[in-house]
Amino acid sequence: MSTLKEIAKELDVSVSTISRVVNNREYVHPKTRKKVREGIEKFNYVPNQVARSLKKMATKTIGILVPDISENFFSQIIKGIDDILGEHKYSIILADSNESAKKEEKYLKLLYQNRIDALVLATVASEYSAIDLYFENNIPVIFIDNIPHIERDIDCVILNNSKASVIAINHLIANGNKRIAIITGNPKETTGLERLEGYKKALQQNRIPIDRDLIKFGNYKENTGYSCAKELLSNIDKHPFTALYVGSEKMTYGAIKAIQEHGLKIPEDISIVGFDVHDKSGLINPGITTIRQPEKSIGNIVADLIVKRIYEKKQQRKQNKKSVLKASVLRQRIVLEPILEIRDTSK
Amino acid sequence: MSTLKEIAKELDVSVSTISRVVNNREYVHPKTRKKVREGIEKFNYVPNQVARSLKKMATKTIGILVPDISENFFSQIIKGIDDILGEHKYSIILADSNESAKKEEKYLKLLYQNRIDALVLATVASEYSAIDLYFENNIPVIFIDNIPHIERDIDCVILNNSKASVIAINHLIANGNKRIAIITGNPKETTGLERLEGYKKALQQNRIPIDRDLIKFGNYKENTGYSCAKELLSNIDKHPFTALYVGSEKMTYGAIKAIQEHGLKIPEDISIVGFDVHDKSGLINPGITTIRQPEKSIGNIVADLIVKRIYEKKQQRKQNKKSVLKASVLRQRIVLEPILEIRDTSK
DNA sequence: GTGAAAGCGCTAACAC
DNA sequence: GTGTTAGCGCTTTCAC
Repeated sequence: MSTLKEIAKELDVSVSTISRVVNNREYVHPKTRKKVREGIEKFNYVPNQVARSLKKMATKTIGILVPDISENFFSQIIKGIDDILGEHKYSIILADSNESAKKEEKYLKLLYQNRIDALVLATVASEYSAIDLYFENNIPVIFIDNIPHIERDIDCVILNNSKASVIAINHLIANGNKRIAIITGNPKETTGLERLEGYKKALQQNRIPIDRDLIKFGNYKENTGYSCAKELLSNIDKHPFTALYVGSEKMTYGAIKAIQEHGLKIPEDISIVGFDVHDKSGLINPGITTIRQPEKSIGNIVADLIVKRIYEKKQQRKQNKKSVLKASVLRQRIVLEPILEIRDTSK
Repeated sequence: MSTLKEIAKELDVSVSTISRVVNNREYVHPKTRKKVREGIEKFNYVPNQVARSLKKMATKTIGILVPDISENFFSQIIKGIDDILGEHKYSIILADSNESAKKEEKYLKLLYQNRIDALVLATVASEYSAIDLYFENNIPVIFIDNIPHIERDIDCVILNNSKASVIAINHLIANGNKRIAIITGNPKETTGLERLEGYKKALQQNRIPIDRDLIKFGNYKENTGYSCAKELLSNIDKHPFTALYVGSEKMTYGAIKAIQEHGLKIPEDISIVGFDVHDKSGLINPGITTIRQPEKSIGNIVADLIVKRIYEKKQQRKQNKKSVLKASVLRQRIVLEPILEIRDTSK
């Protein structure tokens, strides 16, 4: 394991000269530069990022904390982030909260301890404390998917959830459906709430009365999609419906199973529009009509925003040194457009 | 942002005392300990891992480098690793090589620069150079999935790929199939080669002649599964087969599509056994019989092995200080048992 | 039981 | 164009 000091001694130059070469700084004689380059090659020198980080008060590392990396939605976003940040030589520290607010809290602290330069967070918590560490210490946080209920300006890159529902419901209405049920997420989370609001809005715009008995709340997992659909089906005589809009991938699968078990045909008896359904196999039959999010774009946009925020912070530090007033930073709420993928389950 | 020094000044004790409290060392007066604890709380002190890492020459960080985190196989392994290493307060630096040897090389260097304590690698490369950095500097590397062709003792946690094939083929034979085709991966990679060898072995044990025209090589992606199956089908008159064994999830999907397009029924005309097929939806019909790997266990075992290797290294360092001979470390090759999940595509 | 101080590997300000 | 050195925040040895 070689260090600057060792190489300096070996080549009979100072550490600062080598540092200059390594970091491509000017003011190094071409001859010296060449000699140093060869030395670095020879001794297989790789700079120690830990030492650099300590000195520069920046780690070239960002944290990503999501509820479940095995969900396609999140893994695609991570790939989108990695694509761009990898180019900038940033590393990603990944943490999986496993849908647990407690674990989220734990990882928030661990990531802070690692002094990440920025955090990307898909939160599952409803109360917040560890996140304050980031705000207090001016570490950029970008929220994705779900945004927290805190009175504070935040950066986020999210879907226009309300519009997603409007598109889904209008599609169903255009195909002749008038009685449309919904299974959405917890309305305490922004995703669940906004998707419900879009549903109501679309119905109202089409002068279709809202039937409270056609609205069910699940927790994004398959079993609640199944049980909510069961409930709807058990009341189908009193509260009939010909279409069902489901607010997550797993709940969609659960709902489809419930409908099939109930002996109804999709889409002949019930049309379905799902959310975030990724059929990697392309073999699910009938193909599921679904709202999709542009995950790769989300990731890319998040990464660009991170780069921007970190750059601003650097500028700010320089300014502070010259004791100029701190520029106030405008947080951004970036809202992306949903995509409707029409397949066989809607007519 | 508070540091030991600042808190020390504030509480009128020395930095070493605070360090002792933070790290739960002995020899601190209970009264002092209490005072310091309160100060830490009050100032929201969180130790700086970067400084710690520099001092301790260990970062409490491990690298995971895989070809594609959006593949269920890898994301489940990562979760399995995280489950255990999170408990040990290790953080995971994740990198996605996107199936590119060049990117793998780049990330190998970036991870080394971060001075990770250990590396988990699912390699896609056939030539190696950056990995030597790890061996030369005695950084534990655990290989998963695919193992490299290097003459060196390595740690790895892999599937018994040959046995997986034997199980798959025996299952097909037991169901009356005698003419069995295979689409496997690149035989230059251990996974592709071993799966092929198991196939041949099972046929020989059952006294079924090997027909070279029933053996095709893909690259794990869907389109090669499709095209290999097409080739097999175009020769089905001269080289008939009633069953097909496919060596990856995506190739399985491709092959099924080719067979369906050809107008043949699964399993009536052709039985299928796939590999690593994860049907999260549970809606693929007919359900695909497949070989599965115990991903969570792989992750857990990898994590345990990492903890062990890092511990040994620490011991070794202590020993070296007392100038005792370095104990040679035995590398481990841990081979796990495949699982056969029987569904509808095989009979 | 507590404090002072060296030093981990690097960058950057300053001196020459 | 190059070298010297302070110091980033921490742990740990040694002295008291």
